[in-house]
Amino acid sequence: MARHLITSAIPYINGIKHLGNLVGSQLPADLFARYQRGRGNEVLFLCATDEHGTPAELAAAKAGKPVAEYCAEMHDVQAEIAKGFRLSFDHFGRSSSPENHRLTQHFAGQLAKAGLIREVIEKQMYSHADGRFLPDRYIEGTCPNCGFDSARGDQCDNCTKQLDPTDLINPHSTISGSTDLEQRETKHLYLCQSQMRDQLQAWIDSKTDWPILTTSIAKKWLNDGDGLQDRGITRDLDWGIPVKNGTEDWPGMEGKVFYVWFDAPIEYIACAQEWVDAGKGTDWERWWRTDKGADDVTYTQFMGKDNVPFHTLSFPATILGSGEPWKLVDYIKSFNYLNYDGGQFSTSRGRGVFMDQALELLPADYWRWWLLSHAPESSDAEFTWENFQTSVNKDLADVLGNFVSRITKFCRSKFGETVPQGGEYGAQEQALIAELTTRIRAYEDHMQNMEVRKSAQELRAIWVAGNEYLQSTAPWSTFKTDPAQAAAQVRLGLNLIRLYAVLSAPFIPDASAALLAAMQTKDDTWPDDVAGALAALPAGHAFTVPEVLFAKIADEDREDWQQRFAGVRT
RNA sequence: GGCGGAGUAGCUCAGUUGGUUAGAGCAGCGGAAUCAUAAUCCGCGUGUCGGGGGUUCAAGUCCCUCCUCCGCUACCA
Repeated sequence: MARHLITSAIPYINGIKHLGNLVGSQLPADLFARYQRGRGNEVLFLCATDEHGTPAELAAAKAGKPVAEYCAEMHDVQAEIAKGFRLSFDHFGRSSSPENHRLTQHFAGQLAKAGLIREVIEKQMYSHADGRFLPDRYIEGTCPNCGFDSARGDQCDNCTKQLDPTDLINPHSTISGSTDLEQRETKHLYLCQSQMRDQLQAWIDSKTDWPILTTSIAKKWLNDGDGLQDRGITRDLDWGIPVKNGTEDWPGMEGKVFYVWFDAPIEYIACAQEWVDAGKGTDWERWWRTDKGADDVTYTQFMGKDNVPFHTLSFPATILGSGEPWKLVDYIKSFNYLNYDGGQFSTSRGRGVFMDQALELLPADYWRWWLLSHAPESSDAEFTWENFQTSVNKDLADVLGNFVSRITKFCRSKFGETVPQGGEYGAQEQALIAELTTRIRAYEDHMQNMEVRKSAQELRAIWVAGNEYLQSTAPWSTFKTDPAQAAAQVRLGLNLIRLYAVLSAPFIPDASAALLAAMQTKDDTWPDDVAGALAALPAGHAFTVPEVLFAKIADEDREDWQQRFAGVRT
């Protein structure tokens, strides 16, 4: 039995995520996790909230709450929504957990021991009015190059020139608007990634099966300019993991915390510890330590393309640099962006559909199906309400839902709510079994390779095959001349429902569960043998006609939603 | 500016190492069927494969060049 460690990029804490965030990491990760479980493999699927950094502090301040309290609340909100989307995390952790504090400090200590940490005294902008150091992009002013008056301290959005906050004319804090800024010296720790460049390069070069999107981004950072640069891993903030050298204090670093991008990936590991500490598991090291059983684990990460540099370089540098036998990622599946109706989803501007709102409109399966069948794999993709409505109505209501309706209701009217007896499977049935076998093997290949759209396409074709079978055998017509033959056809149709439930579960878990319940079976074994799987429900087995599986989205609803979500989130 | 991704049917997208008349779903048109959520099934494609040039017996696919859109560009996360 294969063992799969699966992580989704951890969503940031400062608000509810939109559908673009969902389809970029959590949802495809869930698809893969559910599939691997369905195949009988052992899976540990982890996700968490990413809670540190300046935006979290500011969001908490805006909400008028202490940051720890704010994060705790938002974690629960995000956990609840994840549950609503049926994201099957084995544990949904927090990067602010005590486990992550200890582990992050441990890694820093190991890196220091290996000579991979150096102290750098640098100058940072301090805002007296805000009482804090400000990241460059939180300072705006007039661009010295083009005169644009809202240039950020790191780069001018207008002329794209790279800037330093001190270059700006009339610099001010974007938080308070204050111009009372001062350059202060401050000491920070840098991770000496440059020393590990060759090692990282060799590792990336060995990953010939990774998506081009993933490796090209990594190679760019490795080779751009002077090559991979050392990176600051500490910040002057209150909220975060206090800088320590293992369990010891770090002289000169009092009051400082680790940079959020240093501790966030380490949470992948700490999350496994949280999973054990929460009583859900007993041994996290067999998933993460290659000296303790993780050697035969396949580790897959899912993320949006903006996360790639940290997962291909910074985090591996941390792991390799520690000198300890931690599990490295085996495959990185990265996604492009989902756009919304001609523009970008925007958390700050409230544009698009957010996860909580989506669940208020429709059950999770609708969203899961559309998002996954349109996942932005090869390029950016676009959500439009028209496309959403037609896809969901056609695929889920007409092709799958109606198939279930027509066969169960026909059976009820002619044979009652019991799998009918009589007749035998003939040439047409064998042809269907052959087609399904071919298609299911193709579906498995696509799922294994995380080809999300192709998987959805194949699954849909499998649903269509059922309708084609019914259409060509026409049991309603057979029944008039040869009731026994009709019984055999209906028996096969009913068995198809169970088969579809099993195959479809990774995409639409609720509908799948409803189908199994209607067929009154708990048999959800994967159809390695299709003919066998289509005999799982024997003659005489009782079932019930399920409620309409997917109600259609009406034009009025679509128009209403289209208007409601066109503007700003209220 | 640099790097990367994308540009294929009205729409959303497939097209593996260059190889017979470039494909699928949706929409549209025609038909069959009447079990079913007015659902299903079958048939129907004259596309400058973004423009131009080149290599080749052969180019959507390889090379050059130009155009357009998107992302990243190291202190947002």
